[in-house]
Amino acid sequence: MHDIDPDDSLSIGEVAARTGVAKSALHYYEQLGLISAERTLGNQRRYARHMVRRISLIVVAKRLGIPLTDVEEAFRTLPHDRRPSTSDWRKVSTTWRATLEQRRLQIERLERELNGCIGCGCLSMKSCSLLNPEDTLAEEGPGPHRI
Amino acid sequence: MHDIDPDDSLSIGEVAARTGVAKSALHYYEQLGLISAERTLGNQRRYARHMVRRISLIVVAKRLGIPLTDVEEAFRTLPHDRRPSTSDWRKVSTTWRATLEQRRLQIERLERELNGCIGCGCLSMKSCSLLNPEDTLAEEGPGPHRI
DNA sequence: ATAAAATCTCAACTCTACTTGAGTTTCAAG
DNA sequence: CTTGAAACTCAAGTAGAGTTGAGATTTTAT
Repeated sequence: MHDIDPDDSLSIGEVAARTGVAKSALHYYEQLGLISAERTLGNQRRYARHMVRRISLIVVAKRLGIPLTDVEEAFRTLPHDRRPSTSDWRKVSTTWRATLEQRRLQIERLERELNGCIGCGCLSMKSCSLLNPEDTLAEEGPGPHRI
Repeated sequence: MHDIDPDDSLSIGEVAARTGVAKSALHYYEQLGLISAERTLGNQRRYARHMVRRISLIVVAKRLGIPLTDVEEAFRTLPHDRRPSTSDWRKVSTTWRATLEQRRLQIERLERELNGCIGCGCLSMKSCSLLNPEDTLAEEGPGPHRI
């Protein structure tokens, strides 16, 4: 066990202030294994600076409606104990970019549908895939299914 | 009170099958006032066909992470008792399109940030607004704040 | 006419993502 | 060295979005 360098570690309050994430949420993320911190002799958390990056990505994920379990999975390759290397982060970012693109394409498709359907005022039960769910089938999961 | 035309109304099971939404969820949406149905003499729900459109939009909203309270607000102008007119729907779709565009722009911004930051491998603490939360301040709400 | 399938209501439970509070301990400044 | 601010743990509570189950009733098909 070595000492915790006060110049290179942040208290939970500092992290909360810098990231805009509540202390209670940081406790929660730690419970889920998304982040971690060293402890002082008096048991208080001291965060390595690179943890701020993880937290920022968690915030980003939240904005996109990505569940924390997915974030946990993306973070799995990142080391908890040392500062992640460039290639560590690159692995994460690759997954992330794919997720983002999927999300964006999905929205763009919906925008097109909305413009062609309700937007035009036709409300055609024949051509509208948005209002005619039978036309927009997904194999499984939520959403319309063939009957 | 008039009879319910069996040719123009759907049982909850039929609606569930056509929309892919569970019966229990339909009950729930009804509780929230998002949808409604007439009742048979024996108290079973019979949905007018146009309710399927509402439900489809609820599904769309869910895919985008839009909370049901927002959907309720968008639906406020729609009549529950009669088939909505073209202009009724157009009002809803205008709101919807704006929401969609906002969502898409937000994602596009994040994609750019991700490409410029983690993607390039620089991980610069100076230029990266994604990993350097202090640079991307929002006045209030979740997200980074000046300290 | 009767049995099977579908619905009904209502309450309770689940899961995610946190927040709040109580009671205690540690840290930092004067 | 003392004291107020900041942290700690652990349990319980909240909100959104449903799901599940029990027991009763209705509808549909034979």
